[in-house]
Amino acid sequence: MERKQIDGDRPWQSYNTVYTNAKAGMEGVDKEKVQRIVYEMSKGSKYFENEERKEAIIREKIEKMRARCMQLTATDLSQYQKVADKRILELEGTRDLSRIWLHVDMDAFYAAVETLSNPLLEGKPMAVGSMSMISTANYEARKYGVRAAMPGFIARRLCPELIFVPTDFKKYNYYSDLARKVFRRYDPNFLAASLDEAYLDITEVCKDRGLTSEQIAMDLRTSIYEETGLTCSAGVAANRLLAKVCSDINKPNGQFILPNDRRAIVTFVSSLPIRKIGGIGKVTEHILKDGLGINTCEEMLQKGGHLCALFSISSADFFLSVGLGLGSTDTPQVRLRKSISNERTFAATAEEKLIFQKLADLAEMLSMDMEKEGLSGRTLTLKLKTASFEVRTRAVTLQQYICSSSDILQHASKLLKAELPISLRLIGLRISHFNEDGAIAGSDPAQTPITRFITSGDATRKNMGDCCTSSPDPNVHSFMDESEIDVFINGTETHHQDSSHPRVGNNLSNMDDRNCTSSNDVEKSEKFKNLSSNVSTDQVYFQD
DNA sequence: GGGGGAAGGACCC
DNA sequence: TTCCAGGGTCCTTCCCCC
Repeated sequence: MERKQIDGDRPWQSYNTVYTNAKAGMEGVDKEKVQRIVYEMSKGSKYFENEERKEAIIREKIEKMRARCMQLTATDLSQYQKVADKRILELEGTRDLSRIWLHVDMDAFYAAVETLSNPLLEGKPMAVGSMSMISTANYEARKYGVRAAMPGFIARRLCPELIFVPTDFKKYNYYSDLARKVFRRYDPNFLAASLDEAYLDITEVCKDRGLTSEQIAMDLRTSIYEETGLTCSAGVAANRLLAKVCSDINKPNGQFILPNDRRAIVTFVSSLPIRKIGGIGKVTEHILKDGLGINTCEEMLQKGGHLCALFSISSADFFLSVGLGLGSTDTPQVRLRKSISNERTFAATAEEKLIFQKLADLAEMLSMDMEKEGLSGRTLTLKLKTASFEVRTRAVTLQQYICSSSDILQHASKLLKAELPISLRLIGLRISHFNEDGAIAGSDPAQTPITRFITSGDATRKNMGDCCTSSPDPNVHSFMDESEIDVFINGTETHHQDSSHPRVGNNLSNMDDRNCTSSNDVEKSEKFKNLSSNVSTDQVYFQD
């Protein structure tokens, strides 16, 4: 195999898992040693084989992209460059330097909370989670390469003295509430991104108190520490995307202020590795690096012509926006959640009786959650993960809205029977297409409330390249794109960005809004907090 | 050609 | 010894129907 030759005697170097990239607190880690151990413990497993399969698919995509690049003539490229230049000018015209955003991120939140309640953990390497998966690790553990989203058994190999503490969401919610009370004093409409993260528009509070953003950030962090006993890090910038990047710079217990100045922003962004940007994950990084040689945000602009040639409008727009250091500056509007789901992993089995029992349990759990939220929906999606880690989804859209466990189980069973025989390690159920009127289950969806039609979205999505002679291969950009920001966390409605923004309605640049919940919604969520299964002890969030 | 549904995937915490 | 989560969002492609 050609790949084996490339890898030589260090095959682990090409096994890139989600936890081999640098994170706060992992600067001094012997990366090669961690990579080797992770590789050796994973090698030969079903999980590993599946990762290799996925990796091969991405490599193939990259090869196709390269081939497509080679086919571009000088004329094509010149045309695409003009498209990019025009778009860059338009995007630059949308730059808004009038707002000051602060992103606050609690340091190793779950681990810090556990240490507060058990001071004996102080100074010892510790991870919150289980032997199968950990959700966060304290900074002592990170020195060994242990981090969120890593299986516990690998973490223990990296750090044999690692202490495991089970998750306790009651505790995390309690401390999250304390922190949010502080946030509210600086921005009553702050956006909660998760239990331990929030975005605050501090423009007004800076004016009112006659303080700089740096002083406000310091003041807020001091208040958080005084009222919770926990440290946090903050980033301040002209938009949320940059504020999020900034909060990571001096983590833990630090802050970084990027002035609301175009030149400062462009300089800051120019050398920034693309992976630092929210919305650019492992796959996109791989594709941009290996497909186009893009490593930094600045190179997004330099390769603008290529980006416009190879990606959808919304993706290209996002990449160019990143290159310019643009991001959302508005406070998004409220939107409702779109789906509700439950899934469970178990020891792989092909025993049908067992599988159907698990399905029944899930249907029961989902129905209870829906009842608590007063939801009914008409699209049921069954998610299966086979013993070899292959994920399948099977969906059905019904004539009637359902919410009872018997209805859910009846339709889910039909979907599952069609897949038998099968060996599974996970089953999940999701309900979407909610009855927005709150009408009772069983009502006729043909009487759709008008609100259903008041949604944004760019239905006429086309490639920027459509204006050019060589139309891009649609397969090449199938892996990208993100868009509106409506997310639901812990039973709370969320916000989305107004698509009247000069940028295309749907694009990746809204990434920094992902998972945001307004503080008003937070109050509503408190009512559900102890009821919702979303905060059950089974739930795991990763943090860094 | 547009809309809706189904399936698969990327990404976030 | 244990052997890789769970709850969300949105995008793209494909297919069918009108």
